[in-house]
Amino acid sequence: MNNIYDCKLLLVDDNLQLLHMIEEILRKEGYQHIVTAKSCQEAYEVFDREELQLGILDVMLPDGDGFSLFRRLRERWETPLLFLSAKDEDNDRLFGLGLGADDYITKPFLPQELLFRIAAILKRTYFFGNGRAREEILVLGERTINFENAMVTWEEKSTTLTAKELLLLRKLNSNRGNIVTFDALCQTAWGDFYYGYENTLMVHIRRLREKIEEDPSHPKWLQTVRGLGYRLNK
Amino acid sequence: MNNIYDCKLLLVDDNLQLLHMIEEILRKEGYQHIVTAKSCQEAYEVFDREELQLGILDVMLPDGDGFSLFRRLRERWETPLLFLSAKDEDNDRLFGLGLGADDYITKPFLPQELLFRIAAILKRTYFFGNGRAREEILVLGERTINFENAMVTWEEKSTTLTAKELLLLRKLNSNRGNIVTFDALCQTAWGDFYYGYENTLMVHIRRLREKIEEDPSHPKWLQTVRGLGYRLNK
DNA sequence: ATGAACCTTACTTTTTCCTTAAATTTTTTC
DNA sequence: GAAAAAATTTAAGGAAAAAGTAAGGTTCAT
Repeated sequence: MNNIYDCKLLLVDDNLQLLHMIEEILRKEGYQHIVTAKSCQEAYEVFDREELQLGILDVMLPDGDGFSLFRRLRERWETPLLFLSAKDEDNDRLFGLGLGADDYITKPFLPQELLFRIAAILKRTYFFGNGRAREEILVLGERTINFENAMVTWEEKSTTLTAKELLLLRKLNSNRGNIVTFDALCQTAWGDFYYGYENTLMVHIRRLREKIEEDPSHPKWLQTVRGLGYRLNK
Repeated sequence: MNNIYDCKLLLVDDNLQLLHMIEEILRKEGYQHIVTAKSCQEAYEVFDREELQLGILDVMLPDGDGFSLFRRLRERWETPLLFLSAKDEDNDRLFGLGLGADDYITKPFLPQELLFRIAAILKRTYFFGNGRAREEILVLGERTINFENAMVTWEEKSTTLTAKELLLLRKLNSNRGNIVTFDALCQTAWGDFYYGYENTLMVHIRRLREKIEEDPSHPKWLQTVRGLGYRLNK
């Protein structure tokens, strides 16, 4: 599975018209695998048979309510489940969420909101790491800079950036492709009173180049723009 | 982390009254680690400093809106984020969810619903099996550290880690490969008022090295990254 | 050819971290 | 409940890395 649209969704509702409407909404959005069921029993069998990534349960069903279906399903699977209900009463919503539903959407709903909420759950369940920091990695040709651990790696070798070097490179990277003025760089490194650090900046840039460039004296990535500042090329 | 109440939550809101109300609700429910921030800037700094499991962002903030804060945070972290807003207009809700928020709750809200929705997200993110292998054993070359009983074993020999050593190693391990700042380490070891423990930290690190490294003075695993912090290498 | 902008290197200072030992607190044992 | 052991904290001198300084060199535009 490469993206949320590869997920297989189950739609449980006995209102055929609504069923088709939602199916259409999902299909238009790009979901490729949509299964439907019209009763609790059918829904349970589908779960048993197929490997689903998310279930959307109507609360009103011919052979029982969505809540009891929810409980039966959760006994065996941890698949995300969300409720769809015509009743917007607080008690029902609380009951549904209290059971452990991933969301509770009331009819009438905005199609877009349904899509966003489904996407949020799918991303959270199947595509995000566990809320940890994103890996911040910068690739400059042969070399790789990891902002998380300040390491520069190339051909098995590696060095680490110092605090100031990391700071400056971060700043440059956050404006990659654009010029960052001397003043801006000095400011990020030494705060508001940076007068007199111009030369120090140059030294740091030199050291950075020695770590990230193949030929520090003829930089390919961290280039100087005369009279203006430095630029980290794309 | 054994249950959702171990999760550390961040609450961002400039309305002090509301802030305290929500904090109270969360505390009463059993959440033990609640951090608050009153501005975007503050929120960002907290994220940088602490390891949070969920963020609740008010849409209206003194130094920017919750939406732009959301974007800044998501650039670096995948932590679940949900919006809290006074406006229940469809457009705002869609905008917030469209950004990728995990939920969007409008004021006034039912305290219980807020709790359920937070619980749903936390469970989904941290406690349901998304192939999240709970690592309780750490292997560093020849040595093996068992977090369950704090024992370090190698070549028939073994020692035990002290409480503080275990705590620090846990923290380092949960960010293995990345730098953990002094502040972050001190915070996990001594809580919010850790001023003055910097040197103590170093001593503990030394002791840890003596137990987990072959040559404590030339550490292979627990390395220091000058000016930034320590890193447990992969 | 000249001056301004920037580079480069070697050197000095500062900061950060290490390390050891002793003191204090906490926990365990008898 | 006192003594012993273990763990934690404090303190201080020392080492090493990073940051900063300075001075001569290079490049570029006019």
